[in-house]
Amino acid sequence: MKTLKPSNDVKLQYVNMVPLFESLDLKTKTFLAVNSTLNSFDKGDFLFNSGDPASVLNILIRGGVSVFVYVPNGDKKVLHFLKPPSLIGEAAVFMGEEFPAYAQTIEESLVLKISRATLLEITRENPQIPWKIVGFLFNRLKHFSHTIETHARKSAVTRVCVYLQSISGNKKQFDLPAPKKEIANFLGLRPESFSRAVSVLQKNGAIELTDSHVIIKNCDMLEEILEEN
Amino acid sequence: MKTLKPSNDVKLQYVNMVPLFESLDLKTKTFLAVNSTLNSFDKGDFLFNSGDPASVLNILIRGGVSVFVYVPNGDKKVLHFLKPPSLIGEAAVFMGEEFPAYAQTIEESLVLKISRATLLEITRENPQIPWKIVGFLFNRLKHFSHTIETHARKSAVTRVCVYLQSISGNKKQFDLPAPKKEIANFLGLRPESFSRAVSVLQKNGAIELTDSHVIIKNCDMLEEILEEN
DNA sequence: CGAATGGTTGATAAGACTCAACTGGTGTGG
DNA sequence: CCACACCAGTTGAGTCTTATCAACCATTCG
Repeated sequence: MKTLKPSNDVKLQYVNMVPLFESLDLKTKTFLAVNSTLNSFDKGDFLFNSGDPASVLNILIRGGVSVFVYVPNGDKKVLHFLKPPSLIGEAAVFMGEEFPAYAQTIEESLVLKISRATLLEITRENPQIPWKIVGFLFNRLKHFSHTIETHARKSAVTRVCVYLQSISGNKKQFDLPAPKKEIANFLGLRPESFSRAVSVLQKNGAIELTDSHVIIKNCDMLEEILEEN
Repeated sequence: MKTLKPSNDVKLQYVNMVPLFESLDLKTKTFLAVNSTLNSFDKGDFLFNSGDPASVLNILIRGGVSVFVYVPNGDKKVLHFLKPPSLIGEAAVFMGEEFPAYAQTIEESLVLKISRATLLEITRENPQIPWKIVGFLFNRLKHFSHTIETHARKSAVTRVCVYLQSISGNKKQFDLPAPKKEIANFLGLRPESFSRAVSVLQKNGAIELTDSHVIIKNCDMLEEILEEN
């Protein structure tokens, strides 16, 4: 982690990107900008560990982060991938508890940090903040329930289909948010099985995948697979 | 569903049981009691369907509820079981959105209903309410992440172990919160596989299970299984 | 250049699913 | 009151998918 020293204007620009802060007035946003620090992380750096006191809110400005836990036998289990602009561990920070998971960058990333104290200070005059948090958590909850739904799918091919659909945002082309290995983990598959599932979909002509770039070639075919398996 | 007509005192008693309301003063609690309705549900009744507008908060007072979704191929997937006292679909209600899942009783149940309008009214004078909601959602999030973790476990026996541990609350004896069929679904297993996993644990002498009653006979053995698989 | 890493492919084996039969308990209707 | 159907749960046998182990390729990085 490196701490950068950008002007407050630059930081204000980042603050403006964050949905949590969008309804705040300029004075408050400036206050946040002044009381924030900007850090850059190399790929593989940890933002925090499970069990750390959640005293600082991490806001992902650029890059990508993987959030995961370890199961008792030592295996890592990815819970989700975050892309900017994203709050990371916001519930733990606002509750003043410990982070319940690990956060690690999956690529070079830019992170804005704001202390819990600063957040509580602006919340005092902006009571809409907790409601916004409720909204984010509601979304995350829906996201998790979608993940559980995906895990309920039996076949590897189906899981990959569901996943591609969910991250496509109805676009025909997009990039995978993380290395295939990590995505396989997220989907509860071995890298080998993920690879094989992808190659089945490619041979079908449903998709095309080179490196991290995905092209949906036959949307209907994906839908069919979802309804059958 | 039957609407009961208890006195306001009785309803106040139920309001007093709900953690969300514990910090409120008597006047506010009475207001809630007066503006609530008490309903009884038979086993198998639906509290709400996925897609229903979340205009009323359901609070489980007695009984048990299963929350689930349907995956596109038609299969049902249980997300969690709720036991009293529990808010059901609270995030959707406070956000004024649609319920994102189905809620169905798994036994005869008693439910207190409070309208969104009433809740918003008391929130105006009790700004701690949204923070409490954040707290509940945080817990639910942790619960979901634990579920995802459980699904990551490969073997059926391990999943059952994790599950039994998590609902035991470190007690030696307890009852299953739902029919085995439903629990199997929650664990992402077929009823047959669940049954077999249980019988393995019984033959090991790790547990004893008759009908719905579980006795943990060898706690260390469960721990071992968790660390190995 | 050599090592390490991410990804693919092949062969095998283990585990869960499927289908089927059977039990015991519950509830219904004649 | 009994015969019957029905449902949850268990057990058995066979199949099928995925994990596993291993080899291999391509790329990156020191």
